[in-house]
Amino acid sequence: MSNPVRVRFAPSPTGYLHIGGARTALFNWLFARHHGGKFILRIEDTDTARNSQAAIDVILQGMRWIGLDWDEGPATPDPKGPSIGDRGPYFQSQRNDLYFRRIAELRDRGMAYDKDGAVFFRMTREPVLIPDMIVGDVRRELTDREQVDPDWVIVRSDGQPVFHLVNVIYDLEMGITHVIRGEDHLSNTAKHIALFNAFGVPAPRYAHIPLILNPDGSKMSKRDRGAIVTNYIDDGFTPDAVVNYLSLLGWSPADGQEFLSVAELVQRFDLDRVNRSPARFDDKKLEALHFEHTRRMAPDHFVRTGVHYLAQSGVDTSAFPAAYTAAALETARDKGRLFKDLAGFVDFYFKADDAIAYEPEAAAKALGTAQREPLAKLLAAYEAIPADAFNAAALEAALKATAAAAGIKAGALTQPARVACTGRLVGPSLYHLMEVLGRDRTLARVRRAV
RNA sequence: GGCGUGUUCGUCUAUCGGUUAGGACACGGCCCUCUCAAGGCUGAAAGAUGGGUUCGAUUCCCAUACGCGCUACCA
Repeated sequence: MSNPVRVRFAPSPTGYLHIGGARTALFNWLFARHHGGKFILRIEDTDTARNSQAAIDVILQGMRWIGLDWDEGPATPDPKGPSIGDRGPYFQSQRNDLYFRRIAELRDRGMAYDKDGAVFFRMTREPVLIPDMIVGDVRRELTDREQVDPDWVIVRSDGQPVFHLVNVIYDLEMGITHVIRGEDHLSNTAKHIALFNAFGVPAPRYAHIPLILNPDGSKMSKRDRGAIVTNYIDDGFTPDAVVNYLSLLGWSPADGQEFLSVAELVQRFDLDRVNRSPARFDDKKLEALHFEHTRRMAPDHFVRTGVHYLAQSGVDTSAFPAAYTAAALETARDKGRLFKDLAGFVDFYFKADDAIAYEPEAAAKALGTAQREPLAKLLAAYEAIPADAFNAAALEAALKATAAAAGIKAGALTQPARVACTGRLVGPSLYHLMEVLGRDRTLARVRRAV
């Protein structure tokens, strides 16, 4: 690349951040970071009727959550507020002066004209060649309508400049070198190139990336839960996994490695390995990557995230020592659950001993009259273990010895003990969970269940 | 309808004309096992169709089929 790379992501604030948009943003960001260029965030709030402040907040939050920081762009969600970078404001609605200067220029040179109260661009009547870094050279012939009249509106009769015009002018003013966007813009690129030609400046390099489809191959719309980035936050996916998964949709590294950190992605990503066919979204694979990323997450990061999601689920951990909370969460780490499901897995750690509610099915299965005698024996065995030796290994040994002495299987003791301590049939490793709970609380819970 | 674009296991993908067509997720079986998972071993699973070009096509070309996008005074 001769010039320093300058790319942008230009979402329109329509109420949510689309997962496809997030991937487009990611590819732009990775490209910029890989080449040491600049990544610019620009809010395309051209259609004033459809914009809202809340929608802008959602986009900025989504971008931050997924970890895509911008070198230039809004510093706050306020269109009239401060920005990062010297080519602001980074809200397209704020630069009407710019557009009308360009429109006047076009009109003066006879390349635009007024009709029916709108301004029309005098479009080329020739096929347009679109050089694309991913799709290759695309020669766009005129459609049947364009054969009749190729000119198109650049300023609506209500005085609003349209997207195509604004987009091109802003790319031009900001010195954008590469336009990386969804393939849905490929056909329209002819209009954009014609506009750049009209302004007498070279068009940026284009790279149209394939679209992301639903699992059934249909287009993702806002009705599809998977289409909205906020849902991934609420579900408790870790952002690194989302980034990793998104990167694999339409791109693959030369070495075939699929589990990749953000740093590894930056190092390997480039446009020459982006493919040309649309990809279907597979949340099972996303979940698998989520599991891989969480299991390798630094302990403090894992615990901090877990505590955050527990609070969202109404589980208050603040009354417990940090080391206890950390140990408790660690027992659930290798279960591969999403963070939103964590509460249902570890909430018993943060309840009073007499507040453990037995799930009906669990109680029926593991705390019936038949289990009372064995559980009492286990209780006696555990009472014999001193507090400083109340660890997983000792608990396991004691349980197995009790089972053997009673002539029953270990499972006949573990399940009642598990329900006594947690209220559920499913949970972290029993021995480790009891160790974390400690002698007093474990005994209190088992005693209560006998 | 017109214009554009795409098509390898169920899904995401690798393959720069010659491979037993590889990997990952998901799925099946076995092992391990205190539940759920995880882990180990293992199995099944693909070049849309039809023509060319070539000594040889998944790979290059054409056609057909099907998918997707665009075709707005939406972005």
